[in-house]
Amino acid sequence: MTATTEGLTRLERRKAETRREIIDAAFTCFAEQGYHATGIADIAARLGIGHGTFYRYFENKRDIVEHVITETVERIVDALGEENAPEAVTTLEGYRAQTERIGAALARIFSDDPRVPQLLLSAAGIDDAMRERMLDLFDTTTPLTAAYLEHGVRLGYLRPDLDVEPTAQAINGMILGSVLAGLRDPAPERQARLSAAIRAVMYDGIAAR
Amino acid sequence: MTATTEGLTRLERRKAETRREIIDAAFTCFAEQGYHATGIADIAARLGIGHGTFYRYFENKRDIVEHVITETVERIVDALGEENAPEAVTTLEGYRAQTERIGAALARIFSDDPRVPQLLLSAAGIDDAMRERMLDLFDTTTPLTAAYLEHGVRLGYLRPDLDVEPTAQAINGMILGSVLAGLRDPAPERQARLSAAIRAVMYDGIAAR
Amino acid sequence: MTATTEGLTRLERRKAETRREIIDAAFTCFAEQGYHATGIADIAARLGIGHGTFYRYFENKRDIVEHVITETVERIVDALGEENAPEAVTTLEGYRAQTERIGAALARIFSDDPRVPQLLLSAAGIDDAMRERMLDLFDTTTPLTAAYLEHGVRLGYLRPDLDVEPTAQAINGMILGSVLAGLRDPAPERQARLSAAIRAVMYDGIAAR
Amino acid sequence: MTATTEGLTRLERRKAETRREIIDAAFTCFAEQGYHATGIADIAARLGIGHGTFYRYFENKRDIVEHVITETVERIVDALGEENAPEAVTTLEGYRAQTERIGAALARIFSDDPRVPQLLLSAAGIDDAMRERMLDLFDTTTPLTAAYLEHGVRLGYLRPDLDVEPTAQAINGMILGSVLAGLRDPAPERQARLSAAIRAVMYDGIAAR
DNA sequence: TATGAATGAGAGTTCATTCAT
DNA sequence: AATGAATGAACTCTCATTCAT
Repeated sequence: MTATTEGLTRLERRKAETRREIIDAAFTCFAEQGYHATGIADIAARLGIGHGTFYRYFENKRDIVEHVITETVERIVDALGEENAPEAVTTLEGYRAQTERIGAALARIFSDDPRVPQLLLSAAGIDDAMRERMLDLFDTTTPLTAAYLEHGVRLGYLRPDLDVEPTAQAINGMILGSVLAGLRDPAPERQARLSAAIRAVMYDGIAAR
Repeated sequence: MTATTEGLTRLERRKAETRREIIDAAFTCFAEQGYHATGIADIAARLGIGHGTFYRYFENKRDIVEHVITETVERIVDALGEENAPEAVTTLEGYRAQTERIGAALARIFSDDPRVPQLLLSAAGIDDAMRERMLDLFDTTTPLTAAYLEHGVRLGYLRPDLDVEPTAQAINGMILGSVLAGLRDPAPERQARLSAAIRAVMYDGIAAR
Repeated sequence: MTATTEGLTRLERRKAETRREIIDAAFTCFAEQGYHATGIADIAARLGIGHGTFYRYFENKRDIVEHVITETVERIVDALGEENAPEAVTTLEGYRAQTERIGAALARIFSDDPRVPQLLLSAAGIDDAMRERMLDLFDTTTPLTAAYLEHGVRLGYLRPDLDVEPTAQAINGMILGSVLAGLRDPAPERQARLSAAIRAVMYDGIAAR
Repeated sequence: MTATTEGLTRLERRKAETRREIIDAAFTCFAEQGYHATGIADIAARLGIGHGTFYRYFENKRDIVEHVITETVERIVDALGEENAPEAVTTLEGYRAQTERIGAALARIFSDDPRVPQLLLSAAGIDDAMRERMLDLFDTTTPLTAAYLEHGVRLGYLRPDLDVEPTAQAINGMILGSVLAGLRDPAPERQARLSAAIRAVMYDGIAAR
């Protein structure tokens, strides 16, 4: 982090800071009112800067939303990445714990700042390209989860007959569902129950033994 | 169906037909270009009617999208409703078959007409009210699935310790995920594998025995 | 009146009647909501006829308002004409009585049906041509009043030094003022006082003797 | 006047100036073509500005006409106010002179700029609210004139039996009539004759002595 | 003849973007 | 570098008028 601010003139630092603030303000506006209902003037007003200034930092409205989305996605991916180490897990117990940590990390991101899921939810309505990007994002998570499953199958603590990729998609679908559910009922206790249910389904299924 | 066209004058039938056509054209436009990128003129042009004519059938732009979404949702709910009879299922095998049928019905709706998932995906970006409606829609499916689970627990072919409601949400999340996945890769074979994976996770979980 | 309906086929009578009804409905609409706020559909709806039918009786919106105004003006002029006979008056007393009768006739027209002054008041805002017509109407009344004055001067019961035409305009201005005042406070007693005041000013002026 | 431009930046002065110009352009357009026939584009085109610019200065079309009317009325009231001092008059001769001055002031306003009476004449056709405002305006002048009469009666140079308020309305009616007459024939000589006739009627009436 | 479905010119209004200050 | 005044493309919506039924 410090690396990015080192070796910069004060002016450059100031510029970078304003850029930051604009992205943050835009993030809030887009999440709260949606992309189309947000005007450049709204973003500028929130910061107390002239709306002409906006265009010194970003090409146009599409440009800023691109940055906002990208940053948000990165924040999520980063958070997941911290817990992400398929190789480190060697037992079902370990995997279960890992899943729990990942779930907790996601819950933190989405529940702590409800603007995140709100933004992502409405992002698909911005335009065709963004709709595609949101689908990409969901797609991107498949190999991530698949890697875990693959590893588990190889080590023998997951079913040998798992159809890894589709299974990964199914699991990610449950996570997506929990994010949406969290938007309507963000109570942590509720989230915890949902998280537990997901893990129960994952490991043991719903069928009576 | 015939009931709705009986006892109508030719003019009334023509009007109803035009209404239908407008909804269909709007449906296509909204799905293809998104709500905000679609102008009333686009919808009218697609039908070869004057754009003033549009306003003889619908109040305004918001009105038409409301109708389009409502119809689409109804179509889905109807399709699910046909397969929907928790009481009729008495064994795990029966439930498994039922799930398969529901999955197939959904796949048909979403794969046959990719505009359906495209529309729903972008709908959340229309405005706050529609975002809420889309979340409601997802919420609405929870008790539907929960009813099945409840029934299964009562009859003993599902785990007695199931936390029914969150589990229903988790399962619906997998379905949602499969819909999204279908948008990127609508190949029926791919869909079938995903559907199978969902059922595998559902019934047996992923853990090795 | 009967003359106009004699010798007509039943169809022609029916047409004339519908024409009448349309003019009446338009009159009411224009007076109540103003010309621009009134749609052809409003007029047709008030009569319970299709708005296409309107165009079988009148060229266009401008045409109908023309007829409405013309009729209204005629009604006023007719009412005044009945009392109008400068030659019949030979004394100041007679003139005074005459003036009183004219005032009463005007009061009847404007107070009995407040739509009349309302219509005329807003008519000037219809377009340039109508503005001109309204001014014409006011102008038209000048020679009418002037004829009386002329007569009175000739017969010696009015001041010999009267500048007849401007004086006629001044008197008509008072009448106009009383019409406007009647719109705000249509109480008959109020109208009577105003009418009396006009006559008092007219005959004796306001200066103490 | 200078007070309003002092202490302003050059930009603020420029803005105020543009505002002024828009009001003036709108004033001309409304007077010449009428409110409904005038488009925002007409006003903007007359100034050579983009029609979007208009909306930086005024809320909407209704807003500008409100300002135009208000300003015009204020200009008239101000002009009258300068001559307005009932207390200062103590004799019939003084009153007569005063009336002459007021008449001259009005004539100046209405004849110098024929757009003024044209605007006011058509204003009543804008909508219900404006119709009411125009009637209010006429009403407002009654107590003004009445104050003079009252004063004159008290001091004895006006008839003791004057019914003050209705008489004031009658007099104002004559003034209104002269304004309308001036629209058709704005020749100053004509106006002067009318003005003289009004005063003649006012003070001495039309009856021969 | 009566109807009202269809039409499109045209209006008001918004707002992303530019650019002179 | 920051500003916000200016701009006009673009959009939604209205309604007088036409014309096929």
